[in-house]
Amino acid sequence: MMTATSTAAARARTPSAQPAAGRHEVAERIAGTLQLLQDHVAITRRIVRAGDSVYEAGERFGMLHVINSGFFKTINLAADGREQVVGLHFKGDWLGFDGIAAGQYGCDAVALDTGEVWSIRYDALLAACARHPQLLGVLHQAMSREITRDRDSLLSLCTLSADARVADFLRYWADAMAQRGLRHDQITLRMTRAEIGNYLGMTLETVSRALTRLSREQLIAFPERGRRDVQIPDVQALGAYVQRSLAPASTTLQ
Amino acid sequence: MMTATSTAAARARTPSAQPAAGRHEVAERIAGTLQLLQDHVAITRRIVRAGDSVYEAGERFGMLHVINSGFFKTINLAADGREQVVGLHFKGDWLGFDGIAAGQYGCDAVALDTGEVWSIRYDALLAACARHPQLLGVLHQAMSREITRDRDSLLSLCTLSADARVADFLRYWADAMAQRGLRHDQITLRMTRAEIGNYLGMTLETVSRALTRLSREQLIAFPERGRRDVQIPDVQALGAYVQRSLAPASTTLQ
DNA sequence: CGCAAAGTTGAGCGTCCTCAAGCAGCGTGG
DNA sequence: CCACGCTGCTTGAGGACGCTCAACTTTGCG
Repeated sequence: MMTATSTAAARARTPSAQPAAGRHEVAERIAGTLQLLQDHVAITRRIVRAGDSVYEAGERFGMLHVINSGFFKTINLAADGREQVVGLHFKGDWLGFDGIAAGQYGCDAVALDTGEVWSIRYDALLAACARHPQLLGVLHQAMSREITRDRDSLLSLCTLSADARVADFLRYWADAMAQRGLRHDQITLRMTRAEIGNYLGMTLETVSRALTRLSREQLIAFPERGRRDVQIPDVQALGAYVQRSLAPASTTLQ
Repeated sequence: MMTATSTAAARARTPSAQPAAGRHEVAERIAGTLQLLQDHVAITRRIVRAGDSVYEAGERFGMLHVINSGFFKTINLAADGREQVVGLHFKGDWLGFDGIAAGQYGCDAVALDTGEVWSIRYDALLAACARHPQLLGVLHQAMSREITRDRDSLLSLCTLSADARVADFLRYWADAMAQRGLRHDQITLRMTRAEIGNYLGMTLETVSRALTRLSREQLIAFPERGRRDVQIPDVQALGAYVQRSLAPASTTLQ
């Protein structure tokens, strides 16, 4: 199906969903980055609350931002008013790369709950990079990771059914938590169904139905009355569910 | 609709589809970049033919690549064999950013026809950037543009109907040609319907039907027998078509 | 010339969207 | 304190857009 070159699966790269590998590596990388910034660059710390924006589309670019804590979304705006959640961002992620080329930010970066961002003047950062090449490496890796993640989003969006996309979304969030040493057996979705749906390219009703189906299949559970908290007994089972939905019938064949 | 904050249209950033503005700027920027590379970095030139890959997923990262001529696609591979065209690339675009963070490329970069790529060792580039800060600026802008474009793809994918997506795809391609001073009233699609469909998140049949409908509406025409060449009498009309399909009925209301 | 690959078109169907109703949580004010 | 309204969430019924399957045509190449 699709434009498969038949050997695709055989030579596929290391899975982006590597189950538990590299948890500590990520946490350490983030700690190292934050330390590096603290030591060599002038930082402006800022506490944000849910709904606060770090920057907005059209604003003149001058700073990059690093998340020290909290959860953020980036929203792309089209000239005609369409808006699209294009990214979710956690501790250690950078915000604002989209502004470098255009000289102004291309999207809104909004806090999903209370958190702290470190803002760094781009020119000061470049100057610091000149003195500490390690810092430049960190910066480039962050941009590279951003590109990779955006493409993974495209892949999920185009190849997965609505239910699988929701499962993949939960898996992605839980993985991000696990990698950062945060609680990941139970996550609190800080987005409304409408926001999740927007991010995943579906309506809020479809999100709701998908969550209901996933909980019927015991892949997730809602411990509280308010269904914002999602319990994930087994993250790998979510990945398996995604795989299963790719091969509707022929799983055991061959 | 969606999660519109009602003022979205009012404060939307400058349109990503700025009609004809900045054509020469882009061509000049590209010429400047190529000159800069030529002057200060060791370059390996390579001629590629349709189907040749510049790099493949999983390959060890060590080089970045700049397109001197030709057309390229990047294909993302999932561990399970799903594959997805995640980007189209033209003269002046960079290839390989996705490899920086992981140490290995995360996708395939494949030539869509004959072209020339310049390959540059990443470490040598960084060394050159240290001597010529201007080069670093160019590099960052290219990465930033890549991020912006991926997000624009996400936006189109999530908010547009199949027909509008095809129209937007043609508009995007024509714009890219125009910006580079290439012929843009008639473009030659160097991809099969299946590839276009994969890129746009739809089947090849839907692509075919969309093209038929667009030609019925006189927005495009097929000058040759083989329907690979697409004539676009008025690029702006394609943009208008996309807008129209967003507001099914209420265009003149309010 | 003949075969394989690419493309077009049609019919039927399924997934997801639309529209609608009802419920739950929560802050406000009478 | 509870009615009230608001926002967010769930669930159902019906319909549409796009997918699947299939037949046929066209193009390109050995």
